Amino acid sequence: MNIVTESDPFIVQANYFKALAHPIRLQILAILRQGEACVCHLEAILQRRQAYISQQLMVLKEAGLLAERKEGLFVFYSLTDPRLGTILDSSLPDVPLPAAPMNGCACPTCVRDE
Amino acid sequence: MNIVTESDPFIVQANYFKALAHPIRLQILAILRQGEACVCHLEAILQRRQAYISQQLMVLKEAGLLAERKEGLFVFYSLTDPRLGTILDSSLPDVPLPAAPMNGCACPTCVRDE
DNA sequence: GCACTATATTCAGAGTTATGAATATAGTGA
DNA sequence: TCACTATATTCATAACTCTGAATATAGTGC
Repeated sequence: MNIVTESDPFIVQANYFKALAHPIRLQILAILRQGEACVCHLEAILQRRQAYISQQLMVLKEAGLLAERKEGLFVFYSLTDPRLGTILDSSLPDVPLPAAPMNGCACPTCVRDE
Repeated sequence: MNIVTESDPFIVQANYFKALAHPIRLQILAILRQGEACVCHLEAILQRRQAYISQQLMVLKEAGLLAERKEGLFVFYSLTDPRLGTILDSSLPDVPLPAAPMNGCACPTCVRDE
């Protein structure tokens, strides 16, 4: 994505939307709206390789959308900006987003919930 | 931009943000938030060639963001979705967008205002 | 019909981004 | 220290997008 620090607010704003302009990243954000999640959790839900998930998380993090919290081997990601929810809701006029199917994973978050 | 009709809501949503992920298109939208404008008006403000403005307008139109109204040779564009204002405001945390400089043009809108 | 104007479309090259494979890093427990 | 696990980064290439030049379309008035 290569988002360079820019002073033109239109470029800043465009970069923000670039980060949002990807189905997988939107799915990640939809999951994180329900609470923080570790990479392996996202991996299990989205059925993608870990490296791919990690790449997309980096894009979101560089855009300033994510905060991370380390706990041992795990890194939990969460949303930083409460206004993102408004943006995501307003951008999908009618169709509600499907609930993310949880296929089970071994991360502390999921084990705790079982 | 090649936005294909999709049933996956995440792809639909990503395409929506793709349309917004461009500085010139954001400038066009910022201008149109103040009211409808013809192509030549946008051309004068943004100091770009007409073909380029027209291309970007097509992208926004295909994304469903713009309505058009023909009046003789002129085509006036306006925003369709009132929620777009919310999205644009929420996506730029602190910096206010600069007012578009109006350098004068000969379109009916501008001539009328003088 | 013609000339003129406002807008739209096509096309090609440069530049950017997405994707997956491979590899690297870093934390944990023994 | 080593082996293991969770996550991050690098790299190459295919795919896509941007941009500008040229050209096309369509409305107006004569």
